[in-house]
Amino acid sequence: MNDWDDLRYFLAVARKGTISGAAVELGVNHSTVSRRINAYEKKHDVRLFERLAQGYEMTQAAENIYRYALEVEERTHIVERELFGRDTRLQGRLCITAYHSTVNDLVMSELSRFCERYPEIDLELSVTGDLRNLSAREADIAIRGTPQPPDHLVGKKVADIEGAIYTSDNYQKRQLRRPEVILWRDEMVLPTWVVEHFPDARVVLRVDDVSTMRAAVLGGMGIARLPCWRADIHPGLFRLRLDVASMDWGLWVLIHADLRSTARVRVCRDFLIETLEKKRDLIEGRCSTYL
Amino acid sequence: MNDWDDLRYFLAVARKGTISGAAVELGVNHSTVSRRINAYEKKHDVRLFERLAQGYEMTQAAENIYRYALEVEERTHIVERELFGRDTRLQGRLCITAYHSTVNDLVMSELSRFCERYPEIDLELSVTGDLRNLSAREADIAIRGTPQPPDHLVGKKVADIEGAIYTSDNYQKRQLRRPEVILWRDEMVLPTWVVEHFPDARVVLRVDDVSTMRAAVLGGMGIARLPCWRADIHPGLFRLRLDVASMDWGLWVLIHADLRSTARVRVCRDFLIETLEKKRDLIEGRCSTYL
DNA sequence: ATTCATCCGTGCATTATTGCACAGCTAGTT
DNA sequence: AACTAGCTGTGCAATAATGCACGGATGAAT
Repeated sequence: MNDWDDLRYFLAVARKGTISGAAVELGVNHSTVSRRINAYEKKHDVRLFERLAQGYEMTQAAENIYRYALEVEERTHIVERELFGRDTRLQGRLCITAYHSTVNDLVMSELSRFCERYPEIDLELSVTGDLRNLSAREADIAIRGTPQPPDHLVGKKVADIEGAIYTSDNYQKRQLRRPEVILWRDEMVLPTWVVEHFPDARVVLRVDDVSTMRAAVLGGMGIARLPCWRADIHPGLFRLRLDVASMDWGLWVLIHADLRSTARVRVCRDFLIETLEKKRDLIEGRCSTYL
Repeated sequence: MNDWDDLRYFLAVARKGTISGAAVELGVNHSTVSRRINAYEKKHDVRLFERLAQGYEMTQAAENIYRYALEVEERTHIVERELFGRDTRLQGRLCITAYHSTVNDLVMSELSRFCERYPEIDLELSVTGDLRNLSAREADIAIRGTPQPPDHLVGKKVADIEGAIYTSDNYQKRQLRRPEVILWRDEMVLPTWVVEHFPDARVVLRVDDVSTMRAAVLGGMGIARLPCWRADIHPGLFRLRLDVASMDWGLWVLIHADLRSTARVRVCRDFLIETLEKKRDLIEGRCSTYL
């Protein structure tokens, strides 16, 4: 008993021109599509498609109903979006993805308040650096540093990420005649801040993780440019009073465009925005300790 | 895999307010409806109906999609009508319903030409007096005498049915001093034509079938008002030159509104109209033999 | 309090649908 | 002519959907 779905199968074949193509679009076996179209035609005693070697071609009868099938599809899409985005219950799984440091240092202490407030939300944290798992709906909310998020993610920039040059007690103790710097692995050419402020610097280390970079500075191996909030929350790191060009990066709280009406996603997003906005001074470098 | 049909089940429950009512409308078991709604809600993780003792009540989410579901239904109805009415093949079963005399005396001799012209149409004749079998799609075409056909049947009035008063040789031979008339069983009060033309008449017989009435006149039992075509095709019946009020009845060729695009129904209807229009003079009483 | 009508939910058997695997056809390429 | 890719159709087994029958819940009537 599949009356309206018959039309869905019809539309797929009409659109794709082949049984095989329609099967791919519908996510079923091609034999299923073949049988459904044949049954539909038999039920109405009408020929919808001419069977050609290259596939199926619409008859006049098929062309007459095609636009109505498209209109049906349009409305079922609206229905799907309404249903999908309107889970009003504050319960169920919810996954936040962010760098571990963002999780650990910026929001973890507040997440317990969130869990107390919404005990039926099963919170998950996914520590990763990319946005693919948000796009693929493997996570619901992402906290990211980025100049500009992709279009299919929506959200709010809660702060500008400020960066500065940091040193440590351990480095100062070394009283080096020639400054030693720590760079990113992909910085093969000396970055501007080194050229401008330490033209005779020696590149002592290249790393690919900001916490590694911070640890290296803390250990006295060299000086480095760090995000202020990553540095300022750690005793023993001191900001040097040197001008550095702005990073143009923002800290964003992002969700997938389709989920913005889901209640638990919304309350969690709002909670994270509130939490992070309270730390705006830290993130924007106004809490630095200077040497 | 019933995506669009999920919506169909939703709409039925939303409209009817109960699982049982929706089941009747959909033509399935109530348990099927119950499962389909539950599966639909689970698939979208949304509550569409509050379960009450008296039935199912739409939630806000359900109300949000209800109008889209109605729009889908409207379009699927259009599609159904397009498909159902567009059977372009001149083959298959086709049933004509009419009074036996209409069949036998007016069209039977021509039907053989129809069958020769369309050998793949399986013609059936259903002799009955009412229109219910046409409404119920038990017949495809009806030939009927009626003042006005019901709205769901469409067709053409091929002739006005004229009636007149008839006598016979056998009756004239009786040379009665007092005229004897034959009436319909439900004519308890003398009809106008008797009051006006035979005020001293004796009601000799009441019948409920026009062929019985004609046979009684032929046999000399009395005079009666007969449809002209029923009388004029029979030797031995003579029309009296007496004014009689018009019957206001037409002879109609009728089909169900939904079928008017089906090719074989159309060609048969056209054939019957052509056949009956050729006998318009007979039906409208212009072929009478007068005493 | 009891009875009745109506409604919904579910275990199990039945039926329908679907996928898999295979074969055949056609058009294009070599 | 032979081969290949892409397509469709179908027998059979597996899976999903449905109907039947039953039981429980609720509200109305008595």
